[in-house]
Order: sequence, then structure tokens, then C-alpha cells
Amino acid sequence: MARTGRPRIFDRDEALLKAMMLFWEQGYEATSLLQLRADMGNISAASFYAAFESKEALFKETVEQYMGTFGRVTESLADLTLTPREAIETTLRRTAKMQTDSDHPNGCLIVLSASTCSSKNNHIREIVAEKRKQIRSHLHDCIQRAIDVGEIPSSIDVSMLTTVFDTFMHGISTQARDGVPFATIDRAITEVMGIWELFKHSA
Amino acid sequence: MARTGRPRIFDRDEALLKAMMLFWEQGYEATSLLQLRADMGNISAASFYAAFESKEALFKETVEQYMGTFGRVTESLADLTLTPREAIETTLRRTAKMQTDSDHPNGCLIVLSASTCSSKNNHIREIVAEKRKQIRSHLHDCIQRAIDVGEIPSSIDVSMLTTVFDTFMHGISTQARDGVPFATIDRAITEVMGIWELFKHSA
DNA sequence: TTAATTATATACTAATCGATCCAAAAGTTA
DNA sequence: TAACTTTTGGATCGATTAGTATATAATTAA
Repeated sequence: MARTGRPRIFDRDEALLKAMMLFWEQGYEATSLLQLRADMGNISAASFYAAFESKEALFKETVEQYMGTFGRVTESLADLTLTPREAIETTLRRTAKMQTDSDHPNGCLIVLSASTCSSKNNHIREIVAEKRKQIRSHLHDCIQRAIDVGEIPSSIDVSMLTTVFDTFMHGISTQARDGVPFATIDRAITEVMGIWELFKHSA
Repeated sequence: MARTGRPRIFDRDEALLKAMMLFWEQGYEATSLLQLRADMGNISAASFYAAFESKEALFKETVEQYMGTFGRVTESLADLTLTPREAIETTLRRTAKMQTDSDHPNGCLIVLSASTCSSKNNHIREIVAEKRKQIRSHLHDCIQRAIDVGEIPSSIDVSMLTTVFDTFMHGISTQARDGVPFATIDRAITEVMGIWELFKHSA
């Protein structure tokens, strides 16, 4: 049964993707409705609000869309077919690869789009902060698993090691924004993963 | 000889510090003139523009002020009385300590205050991007010195190793913003500096 | 064919943005 | 005291912000 009423003239999914690219490039607050509507297919204000409710609702939907597409590079963290070390290394390499890809803004939308904002929009900052918290939690679980399976000694401070990789992962966003090429970041990841070897000496 | 004309009612240095705190907390674009003037001592619009010229000029001055105060934590990189390894470790620890201090916004103003912005303000983003470039250059020089003095093998890729520490350093801003305590970051730094030991095995 | 439903274009709102103008105030210098 | 210099408060500027009201167009269902 087809949907009743006048059909929408623009593709909602395409419009959402365009909005994501804008929020990704400029951040939440710096992206105006005028620019959004223009990039989303020159849609009118009425059409925008009918389809997306509000700027904030659109951003939330954008974040979810990002997590389900580009943001899936961190899903390797929960891949139990990989060793914990492989899971972290894969996540870092896929993160660097994705964030330096030239067909979308560099860096990570979750890290960059609301890193700072005016006090009245602190709830927007919390939307992406919550996503970072979840990723950190997955990283934490992955490292705990490394201890459980005996890959690293149980004397290792899980929060400390989580912070090592979480800090590096977040730093990739700034590197990508500053134009550091993938190959360089990738080689840096190889070096950072060498930390894993240190445990054998400390154990 | 005292300066002629009606004396200024507010302390310019104090006002500049207040402005820095606001830009640090909220970023350039999210901080409005109204809020700036209120926090800078309830100064009028006329007084603001007479003393600071424009929002952009104020931001530039704020950035310079930051580099000359809080931002000096990275100066250890150019401290030739330290070994390159000590220089990097000291810089990372001082950076983490400063950015988690509770008497000012968490994270780094240079990394956070203009990580994203609207396209019309790209020149603002470049102001802080240039500062990051300089710090990266100091880090690069420090690692080159490590090779020159024989602290690490000359086979090491300087850009790669620069990226390792630069990425980690920038990532500290997000960690600090997300509330990760100094002690945890500090322990992570100890682990990251362990990378230096790896060279002895690879040499 | 008519009613119901949904999207459209256009005009518009109140609030806020960064910035400017002007006259009065408050100092110093001659 | 008079001339000069600078800052002050307050009104205001045009542009832009996110969001809404209204009437019309385009579709489906009855």
C-alpha cells in the first residue's frame, strides 16, 4: 500500500547523508539551517522541518547514521574472532584509513563535530561524548579480554592501557584534519602496537 | 607621563584572561560577543571594540596569550638540557597535568577552540592549525636530535615517530574533556614512553 | 468525484549575531 | 579654566539565526 499525500520531492536518505557531511566538516553549531537546506537539495524550510523535525533531531539522526556506517570501523573491538591485539590494531588501522579518506571530511565526526559548544548546547556535546564513552567501554572490554585469555599479564592496569589506545585513537582526528597522510599514521600505529611486546618483558 | 583621556574602567589583562577562558571552554564561534563582554567585566560594546578591535583580533591575542602561559608546557621539547626522550616525556606529562587542571577548562585551547568551524571562518581554524604545526615541528626536531646524538637508530622514520607522539599528545585533549583523571593519563604516558625501549631491540 | 493526507513554496516571526554611531563623561595638558 | 584625548553608556545597524504560519499543490482512498 503506497503512502498517501503529496510525494516528497527529495530523497530523504541522500539529504541525511549531505547533512552528515556538513556536520562532519563544520560541526553542529557552525552549520546553519540555510546551508543545510541548500546542500540537502535546496529544500524549503517547511519541507525540512516536516521531514527532520529540528536541527537537533537531524543531528541526532546524523550521529546514528554515522555510527552505523563510517563509525563501524571501531566494531573490530568487539570481534571475538580476532585476538585482542588484532582487534585493537585492526580498529586503529581502519580508523586511520577511514578518517583520511578523501571522499568525505577528514577526522571523526564523533570527536570533532561538538568538541566545544556554547553552554546552552551542552546537551549536544553529550550526544557525541556518550558515543565516545561507549567506544572506550568496548576498548576496555577488549583489553580485559586480553588479560582473561592470558595475552597480557593480569598485573596490567586495564584503565591505563585503555587510555593509551583511546588517547591515540582520538588523536588521529586532529592528525587527519592537519593533513597527515594515512601512510604516516599507519606506520605510527605499527610503532604504537609495539607496546604490546613490552608486556612480555614486564611479565 | 600619565596617559591622557578618560581612564579605562576595567583591567585589560584580566578581561583578556576571561576571554581566553571562554574561547577555551566553548570555542571561537560558539562564544558570543554578549557573553564575552559580560564575562570580561560587563563592558559595553564600545569599550570592547575600542580595546580589542574585533572578535577575531581578540581571539588572535587570546591564542598568543595562551601560547605564552598555559601553552608553554610544550617548550620542554626545545630544552637542550634534557635528553630527547626526557624532553618528550616531560612535555607529555606537563601537557596532561595542565589540561586536567581544575582551575580552567579541560583540554587544549589550540586543539579544541577551532577544530571545526563554518567555511567563512576557515582562517580562524588556520590560526590554531599553524600553532599545532609549530609544535609538531619542535617534536620533529627533538626526534631528529635523538638520532643525531645516537639515542635512537638512524633507521627510524622521523615523521613516523613524530606522528606517534603528536597523535598521542593531541588525543589528551579529548581525554581531558571526557573527564579521564590526570593519574590515569600519566600512567598511560609511562606506557607510551616504553616505545623508546623498543628501539634498543630493533637497533 | 470528493475527501483526506502530505509536501510544497512563500512570507514571516522573534531573537541574536558582530559591529558601529554618537553624545556625554572623565581624565590630562596647556 | 579651556583645549584635548580617550572611554563610557546606550541606541542602533543590517545580517543571520532557528523555527513557524498559511495557503496551495499533488497524491491516495473512498
